[in-house]
Amino acid sequence: MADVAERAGVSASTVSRTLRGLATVSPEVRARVEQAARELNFAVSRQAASLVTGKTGVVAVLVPTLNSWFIGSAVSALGPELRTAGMDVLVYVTPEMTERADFFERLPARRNADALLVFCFDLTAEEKARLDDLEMPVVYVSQHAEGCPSVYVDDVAGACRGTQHLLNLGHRRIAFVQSVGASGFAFSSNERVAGYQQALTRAGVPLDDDLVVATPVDDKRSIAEAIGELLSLWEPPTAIFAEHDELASWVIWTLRKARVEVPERISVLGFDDHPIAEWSDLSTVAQSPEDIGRAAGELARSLIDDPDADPGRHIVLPTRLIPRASTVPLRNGGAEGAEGGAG
Amino acid sequence: MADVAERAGVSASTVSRTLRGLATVSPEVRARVEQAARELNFAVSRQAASLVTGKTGVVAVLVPTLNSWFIGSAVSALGPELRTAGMDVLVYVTPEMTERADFFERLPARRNADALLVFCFDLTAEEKARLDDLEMPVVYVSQHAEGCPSVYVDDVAGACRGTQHLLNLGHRRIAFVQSVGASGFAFSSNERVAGYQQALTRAGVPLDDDLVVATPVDDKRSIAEAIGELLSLWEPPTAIFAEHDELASWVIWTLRKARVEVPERISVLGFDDHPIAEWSDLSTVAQSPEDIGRAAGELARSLIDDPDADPGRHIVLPTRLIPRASTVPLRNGGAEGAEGGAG
DNA sequence: CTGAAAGCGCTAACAT
DNA sequence: ATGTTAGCGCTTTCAG
Repeated sequence: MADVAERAGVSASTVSRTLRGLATVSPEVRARVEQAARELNFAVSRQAASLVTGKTGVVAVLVPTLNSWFIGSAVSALGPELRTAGMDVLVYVTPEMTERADFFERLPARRNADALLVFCFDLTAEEKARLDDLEMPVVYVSQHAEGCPSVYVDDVAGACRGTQHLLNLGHRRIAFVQSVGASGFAFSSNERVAGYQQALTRAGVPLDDDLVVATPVDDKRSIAEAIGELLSLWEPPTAIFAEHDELASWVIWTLRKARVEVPERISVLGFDDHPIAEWSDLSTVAQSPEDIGRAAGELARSLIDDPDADPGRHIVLPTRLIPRASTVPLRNGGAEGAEGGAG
Repeated sequence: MADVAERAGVSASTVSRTLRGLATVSPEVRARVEQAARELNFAVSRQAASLVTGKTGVVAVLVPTLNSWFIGSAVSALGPELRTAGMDVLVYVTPEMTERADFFERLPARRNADALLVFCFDLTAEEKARLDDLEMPVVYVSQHAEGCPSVYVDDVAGACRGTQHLLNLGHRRIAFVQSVGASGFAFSSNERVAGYQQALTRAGVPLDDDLVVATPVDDKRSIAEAIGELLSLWEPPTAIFAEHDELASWVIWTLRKARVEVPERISVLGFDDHPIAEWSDLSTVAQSPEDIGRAAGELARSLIDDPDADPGRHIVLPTRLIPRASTVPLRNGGAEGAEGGAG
């Protein structure tokens, strides 16, 4: 910076003021400084700046992976959102338990970021406690955290809406396939079941525990078994609501493999509006990870700028039903109908 | 840090030495210091440390988006790889041209990272020049850059291998569907066409420009038109090699919609081994973005640690053919065959 | 093996 | 509107 100052014939303070866009610099000097900075290929050292300002200009993001439609989209939207505020995004990818433990052990974000965004983690109580001690805003994304700022979609309302869609199509035997194991989404998972049950109850359809099955997403065998449970019920379902689109796609795949026509014999509804939903022509309850990412970024910024802001602020985003080809009206009042019956 | 020093009854220097794991600290003192640090929830400020060491402990990553199977996977693998070396990952997401321009205008990575990884960008000459002036290692991922360290798969060999697979199945009229517009992958795109042509030439199959069509991935209409061109040729193809799996999936979707059976009438081969390939039972030429990410991380580290290392080092990763259900032997020597013919 | 002192590059008062 | 000065929190000589 001294070099720039010398070249522009001013003091370091003036260079600093210019480069930070403070108004108290004469246009003529500003021009000289900017020119000199450009010529010297100069960029301010955040490290040094943050040392004195106390602000790092960095928002840390803790994620299990980036290789996920939801997280990838959300973080992608977060970047530009924060960039406009001059902030950078630091990602801590902790796919393994050991890496995650290491993160909490060393808390590297502690003084190296102005805020932390925690994505999709089912945290232990101890981990949660450490985050509470972090002395910086922590925003929870896609999960609740009592008394902590968080951003998530209204899973209950979304699942409720999806279920209502199936009810409106005449279905009464509606199954719910829940995913297990893929840690990090347990919160949404439970909420979605709750929404499903809520819609049924509201419609006066009795709940039937046999209609709710759970399976890991990445195990075709388990998915087949879960579907098998449903197909072997005395009154099998005429519609299946899957916790998310990827699972829904495998459900369809499994059903079709078993020569159960979708949607003629069984309607299938997903949740997320994952790209695969469009590809599979899957009806779904859409959420927007981009909106979530942006909202999380905004929330983080507002908490950084105004530490006195309500720390318990929750941002709940809406969902939208997207009807496609995988959900159709119930025909013949049962599971035996194929093509041909009039609506 | 002064607090920790006081609590442990030592000087700041000793705390620093302890926390950096230098061997020159007596075990007894080390224990005291570590205890004090833990109790005070202390974490070293990278900002302050880097000010004096000149190392930021940060690797910057420039990506168009994270919402991409390839980039998401690669960056996800990169994180843990660098974490073991105590480095953090800073992502610059520049989906829009304006954001990208802003990045190059301000070069925020300049003194705020020890290395820069550039993912999947078709850079202009001017942008390339600015990166050359950056005075830090710049690693190009999934693209060549003359004289610069880069990591990519052998697209030519992969496409060659894929084409050979189709040739081995008896196909001679093999089309190639190239994607256009989705900036950032132009390099691979051209390489793959080259590999396709190379395999054909080697097998003595004459090249036919009519068999190479291009379309944007995200425009079904254009895809349909591209397929239409192929289906209306005097000698239509019996196999289609798509530049990547997502495109291949849409090709299949388009063909099936037009009642052209895949693979009975036309075999389809993809490239990448994107998750959708497994879902679509698509034969494909696999690459591993995780391996690419890890290799890029290693390369970046070696360049940081040893600035005199060969700056023109290229790491070229292999591909593997994964045969699935979308490619079958040619039957009846032409395009009219459906089920039934003996091999 | 440990402590004292100097200074990394920058910003924030204060002074002009 | 611009220059001067004093640290920010750490690491690194250099002494002991």
